[in-house]
Amino acid sequence: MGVTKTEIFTAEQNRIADLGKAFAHPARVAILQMLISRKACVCGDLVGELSLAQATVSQHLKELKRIGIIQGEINPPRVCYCINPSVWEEARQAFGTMLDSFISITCCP
Amino acid sequence: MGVTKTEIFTAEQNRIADLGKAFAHPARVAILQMLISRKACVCGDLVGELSLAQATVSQHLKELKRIGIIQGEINPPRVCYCINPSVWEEARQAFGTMLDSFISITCCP
DNA sequence: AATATATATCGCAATATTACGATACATATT
DNA sequence: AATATGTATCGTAATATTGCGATATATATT
Repeated sequence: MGVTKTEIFTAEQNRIADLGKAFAHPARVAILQMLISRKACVCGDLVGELSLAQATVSQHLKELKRIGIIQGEINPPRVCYCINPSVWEEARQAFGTMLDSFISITCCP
Repeated sequence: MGVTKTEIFTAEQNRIADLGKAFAHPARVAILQMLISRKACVCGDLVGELSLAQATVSQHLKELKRIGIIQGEINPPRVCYCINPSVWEEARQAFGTMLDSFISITCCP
């Protein structure tokens, strides 16, 4: 039926999948890289550098905010977005642990 | 229009996004964890532990194979799946570099 | 050769994602 | 108060993903 069956997975697996979504679209990767390199940003700056409509960029920012990996201080008409350090650290731990847990023993040539 | 505009992003950003997709669904996270812990596996074993239909599991395996993060030796009626060490290392580098590049300086409270 | 076994693929339905123009909203500026 | 500015949200269209039953495929077993 097309609905992800989150209930059959562990909370950890669902969380990793959600954090993974932050990196699973090139626009979001680009946004995160920009936030990292500039320390702080507003949506407008990002729109100028991404060849995407303002509404589209805003939507990606909303998704990143939902995941929790970025945070924004609403200060209309501007918003200051930046990486959420604790969630970023959570992602670093989660992916680090998972990616480091593989010890290269292949059975398939 | 709903089509991801891959052409406006760098090859690196698109690749990270693709690797991110491997981790962006709990079923694929679960599959990767199983392949890591058992060193080798076949689809049937996975179907038994995931409450998903065989066709669905096969589809997730196909996606992981497309990304390149797993490899399979086709040996009908069985297939031996395992992690692709070089692509896994690529993911480790890519995510490691990106996740380590953030130095915690927040501007937003 | 018929059957059993294990996996892949097809076809479909439901839902999610991506993208964007238009518009709403909230503050600054005049 | 009217206008300008920057961002969010709405509505909509197109495409992608998720899931599964049915079926195809390829070998092993009888």
